[in-house]
Amino acid sequence: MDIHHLKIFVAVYRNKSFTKASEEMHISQPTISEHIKNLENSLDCKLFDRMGRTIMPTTEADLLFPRALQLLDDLTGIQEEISAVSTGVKGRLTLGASTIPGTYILPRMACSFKDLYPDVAFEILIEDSGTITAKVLQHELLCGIVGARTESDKLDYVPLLEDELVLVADKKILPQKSITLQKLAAVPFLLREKGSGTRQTFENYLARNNVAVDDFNVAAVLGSGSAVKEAVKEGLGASVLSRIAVQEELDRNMLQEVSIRNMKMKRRFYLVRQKKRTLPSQYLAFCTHLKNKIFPA
Amino acid sequence: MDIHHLKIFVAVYRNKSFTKASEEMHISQPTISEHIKNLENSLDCKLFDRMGRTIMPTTEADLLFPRALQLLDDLTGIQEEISAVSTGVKGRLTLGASTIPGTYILPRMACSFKDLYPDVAFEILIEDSGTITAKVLQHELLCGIVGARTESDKLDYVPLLEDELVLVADKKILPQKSITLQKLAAVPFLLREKGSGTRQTFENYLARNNVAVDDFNVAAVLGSGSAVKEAVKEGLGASVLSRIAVQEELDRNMLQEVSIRNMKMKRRFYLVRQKKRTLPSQYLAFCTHLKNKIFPA
DNA sequence: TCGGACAAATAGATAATTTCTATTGTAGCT
DNA sequence: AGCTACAATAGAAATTATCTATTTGTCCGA
Repeated sequence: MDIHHLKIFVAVYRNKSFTKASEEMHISQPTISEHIKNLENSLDCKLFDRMGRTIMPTTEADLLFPRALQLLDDLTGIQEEISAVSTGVKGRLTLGASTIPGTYILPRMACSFKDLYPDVAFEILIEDSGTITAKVLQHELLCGIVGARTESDKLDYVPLLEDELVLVADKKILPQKSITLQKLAAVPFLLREKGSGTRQTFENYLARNNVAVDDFNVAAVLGSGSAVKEAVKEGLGASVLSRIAVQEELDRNMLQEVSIRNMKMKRRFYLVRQKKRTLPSQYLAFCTHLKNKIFPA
Repeated sequence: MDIHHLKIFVAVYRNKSFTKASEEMHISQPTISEHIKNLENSLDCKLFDRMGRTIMPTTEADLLFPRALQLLDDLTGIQEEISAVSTGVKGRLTLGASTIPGTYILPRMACSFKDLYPDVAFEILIEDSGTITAKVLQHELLCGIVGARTESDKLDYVPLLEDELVLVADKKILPQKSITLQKLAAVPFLLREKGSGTRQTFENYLARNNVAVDDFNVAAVLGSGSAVKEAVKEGLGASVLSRIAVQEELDRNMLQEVSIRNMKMKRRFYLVRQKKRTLPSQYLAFCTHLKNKIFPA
């Protein structure tokens, strides 16, 4: 018993005729006969009494008819639901994000996106870049916004906006406007944990200058940008932080920016997702929205 | 999209693997691939992301899965309901019956049948034999019990119990114990309407003796056996009535039985139904019950 | 990083089924 | 009886389902 049989049964029951049903369905009358016969065999009962010129539905047919209609309705309902999900921009939109984008960028983007598509419910998970990337790899997240690339041929990175790491310190620690990398190594220094995009960007820059983080005078390793920022304010040490995250403190002279000679630590945020996973429509729409906002045409 | 596709989809979704699904369903892996591809085309969406060694269901697949399960469940539910109706003796049992069987025979039969099959609800429609037969022909009734045969090659008659028509009258009208048909023609006579089995049986007997009902002294035509019986008691005329219907009055001498010389008006009741119509199980069971009660083995 | 193992896709062949046309059989009507 | 309407049947053609063998892509361990 399958859908086609049921459709033919319904047409026969409605028309009370094999021939009329065959015309309605644009198939030949023997095909109808054959299908009804198969349906009768598979249900192990007669569905129509053939009485020469007319046919009469049996009790079984009377029972089957409304149920078959319901089933066919359900089926088209499913098809409509799926096509709605495929095309309609709505539903839950879960994004992973590291601190900077999650705190300073995504909320604005989510807000303007919701003006366009009110039926989308955002969920933003803030973790460090490494954790976000791991969750994308394990399919716990469909996409994330991170500040560090963990190379993998499974992952696809789309560059988003640029940021810069700036060396900040209290005047008591670093009174000067500029310093060399070599001298900085002696200064008490605060680091983010491993996995942090900020730390990785920093380490990359160090490596390019043949310095390792182990050469530094590490005063503390802290688990968030905010913690580092507060510790720097307290004069515990110097550190590098995202310009976006410390812009306000710099403007108010609560922190001191010190340039490192011959070094500009640019970093970029990326949208990360698995190459082979298809994104639901609301994710695709949000990615487009992100690009439009960051690189307006 | 048809049932087989959905079954395969469910197996793939459950196993999260085309190969495991193919083993579970005892078909080859390429067949699974083909079917999923077809389903994806017909729904116009991807259902699984193929990522080399593993597959991941898409949003559409997550949506489809519970609905597909429900649909398959509904389908087996329908099959079970139909098989229950085909085999289980229950439901409404509508019978047409003429006066004598409807009044004096069927109620007893229905009662003993309900002891065997309590889930059957009787509905007994009492009309004269002609009307019952017409309703069987027009499919308004599946079967009836009648006292006269209207020959038709569409109809199937099963003989049930025998009855006898007896001439009854008040002593004022017919004081004697016996009378000839010729003399009876002069006596005021009461008739049932056309279509009545009693009247038809009587007319058949008359015809066999080369007498027509028009030769009679018809005092009145009445619409029911009870009306005739009461009119006979009042002395309005003589009539022929079913022995079963007048047995009590004869025993109490409220009516007088008069034999017609050389005439025994036997009549038989029949179960009538259309040859080509299949009877639901409760009807078949009741027919068997009737035969067992009337002709016990 | 190079095979080996595993999983899905593809190709090509074959089996099964659907569907068709043409015909037969049966009932109903004149 | 003969005509008409309708379903069943037969046989052929088209379509679809399924198979085996192979290819492609990914993962994993040496």
